Amino acid sequence: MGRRKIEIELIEDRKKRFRAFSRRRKGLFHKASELQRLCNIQTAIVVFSSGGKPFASVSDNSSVNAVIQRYLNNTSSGDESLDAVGVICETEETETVKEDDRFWWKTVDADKNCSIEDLLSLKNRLELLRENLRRRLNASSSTQ
Amino acid sequence: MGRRKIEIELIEDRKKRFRAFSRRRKGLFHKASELQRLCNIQTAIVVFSSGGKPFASVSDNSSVNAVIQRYLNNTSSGDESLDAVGVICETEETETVKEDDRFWWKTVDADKNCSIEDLLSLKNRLELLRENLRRRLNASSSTQ
DNA sequence: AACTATTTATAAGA
DNA sequence: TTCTTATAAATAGTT
Repeated sequence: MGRRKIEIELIEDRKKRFRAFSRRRKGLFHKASELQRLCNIQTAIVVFSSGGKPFASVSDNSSVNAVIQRYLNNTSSGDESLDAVGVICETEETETVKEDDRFWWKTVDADKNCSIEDLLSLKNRLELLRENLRRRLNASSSTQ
Repeated sequence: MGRRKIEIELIEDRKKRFRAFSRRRKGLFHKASELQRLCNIQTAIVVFSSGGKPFASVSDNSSVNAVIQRYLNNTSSGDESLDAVGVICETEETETVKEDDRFWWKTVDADKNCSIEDLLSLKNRLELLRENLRRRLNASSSTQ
């Protein structure tokens, strides 16, 4: 019957909700990757399952380290291209996040044997973002 | 003439690029807010302009403090609803991020007189996310 | 900012 | 889960 309109409210049915979450997260990542390419920005997304299992889709069109370096080089002040980090935490049970060749997101799963370096880079990014926030917050506080 | 398909590649024209960024970021936020509502998750987005001007759209359907508390209550392990923080950094010149009544995003502008508390909450979220990442990373490292 | 022709995303069903 | 498809939603170019 094709697509139907749904109300934007909690999907009570667990299966439907999980399916919508999976689809829409994928769509969200896709939109972010497009935005990234169109406007020359970089993004990263992390997903924590409520089961405590971390997943991260790190956008990276070169290498994670290169992105980290670029990020490090841009933390003192917004000057050229700034990097982006996005985090989403889901409420459903653990699920598997797989690679999607359509994008250049890089999947990170700390419980598997593939992504310590990537998670480290993500941690670094978050720390740098926190520092940016702190600095800007302090600057703002001092002027109020 | 209506919509045309465009290639997903850097938009060279600055005006077009900035327009696309504005539109698509809005669309991205909207998608995130829908995902949030549909699946009972919380999100926050921050935008740094390359001019060094911080903007943050903090999703919040109750109050920022309530979100902080909820987040604090959920940091020991993923159990119920986890919060989400997303950050996007743009490469364009400073622009204004305005409220959009369609969503429950709360606009934060550290250079204006409205958002120290919100920025603080965002900082706290990022710190907590960092801690989550660190903990999960350590747990993962010890098993490899 | 608003319009609209299209493209893209996606809810159900298979 | 992956594919299909009808339909809703997003959006590029225009005004």
